[in-house]
Amino acid sequence: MAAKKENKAVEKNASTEEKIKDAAKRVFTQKGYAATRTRDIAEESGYNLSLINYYFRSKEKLFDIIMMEQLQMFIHSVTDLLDDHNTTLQEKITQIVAHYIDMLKKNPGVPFFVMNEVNTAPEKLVARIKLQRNDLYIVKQWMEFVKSRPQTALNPAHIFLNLLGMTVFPFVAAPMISLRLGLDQQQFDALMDERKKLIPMWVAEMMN
Amino acid sequence: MAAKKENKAVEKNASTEEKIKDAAKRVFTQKGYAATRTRDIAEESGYNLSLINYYFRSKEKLFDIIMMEQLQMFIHSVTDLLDDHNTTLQEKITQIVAHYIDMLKKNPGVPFFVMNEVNTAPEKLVARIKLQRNDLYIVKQWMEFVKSRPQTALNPAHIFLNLLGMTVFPFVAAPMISLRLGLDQQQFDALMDERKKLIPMWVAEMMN
DNA sequence: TTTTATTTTGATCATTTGATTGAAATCATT
DNA sequence: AATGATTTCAATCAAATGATCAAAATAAAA
Repeated sequence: MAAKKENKAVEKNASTEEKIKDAAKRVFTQKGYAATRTRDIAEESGYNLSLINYYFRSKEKLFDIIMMEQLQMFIHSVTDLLDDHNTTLQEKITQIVAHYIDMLKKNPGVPFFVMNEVNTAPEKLVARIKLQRNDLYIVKQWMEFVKSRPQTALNPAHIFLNLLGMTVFPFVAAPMISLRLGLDQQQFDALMDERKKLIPMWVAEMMN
Repeated sequence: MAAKKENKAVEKNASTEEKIKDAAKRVFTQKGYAATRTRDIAEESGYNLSLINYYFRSKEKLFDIIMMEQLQMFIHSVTDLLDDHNTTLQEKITQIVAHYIDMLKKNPGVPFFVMNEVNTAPEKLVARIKLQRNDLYIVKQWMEFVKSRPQTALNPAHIFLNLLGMTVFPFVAAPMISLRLGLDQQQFDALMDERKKLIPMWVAEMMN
């Protein structure tokens, strides 16, 4: 009976359920799982506390759903770029950086959110991440690139870490960075936009 | 009376107080403030729950102390490097990277810990960070460097972000990274050691 | 040893928090 | 309008949690 209700709710009245989910996303990403109170979500959504359990059974289930959706969206969109047969390696790097920066400008809380859970409950993510495809076109391109220049024996892990580090880290550390450099939101975003061009350039240099 | 007790405790019996603090550091850095239960700390320390309040008055006070110490250590050690009058700009960069990587290998939980609080309670950090000196010798060196090559008009913020991003991010994302790249602890540390040489090299290239 | 101060503990309190429940309100169907 | 299903809410529960307190254990001082 509960399951029946739940299913129907998902189909028929997506509105309030979606509102709760959105509210939860905001609160979770801002405060993390542990610091979030179901009452915070209720208040943020404008609905009664009971409704979050009515629609999602528990705080944890609600969280899992949001987490999964975020991750799904994240991975899926990037996977498309990485598997594109019509772009070069360099173009892919450029696109990834731009894609990440645009995404992070809209959802600056995401990296912290993900990292938080990676730290506190790694098991959950482990399973999901392992599911990722390992035959993306970029892998083939990378291997060809390495073969074409055997003199540079750089571990691709370094490039991977640098790309992500230079792109994602500024957002992770944004509050401290902005403070230290004396930047407001707009200036920070502008700086990140500059990096869309710069990071691919730097990475290219590293690969030479 | 409470204050008297407290003070004496600090001086006379540093042992159990220190043990509790160490236990708290472990638990806090691993689970974050919100997810940490005072009972976890008690158990981890091997002492009774009441003792954590006896010595530190409250969970929050205990946390603040630990946080402040971590940050103090972090900032102080780096400040010394940055203010050294006997090293070049390049040497400073090399030292900073090595210093950070060594420190992070020992305390991989620190960045997450700091970031967690930056996200949830920025006000607390704001005050402390503002206290940092702004007249370090490296600032002078940097300005001279910029003046010596006016053609490269690169915002130093980018270098700063890259340096930290490439150095710190791998540790922040370590669980995911290790998983994705299929590395165990030792391999990860070895990779980070490689980066001690590589990152200064890459940064130097960027500055050219 | 006796007395006093300090440290440690077990029991307990008050609040917070996730979850449930039964009734009210709203909506859909006839 | 009447009936039944669905959605929403106020009230409440049970467990968890930070904190307190008085008593016991231990150490220090006399």
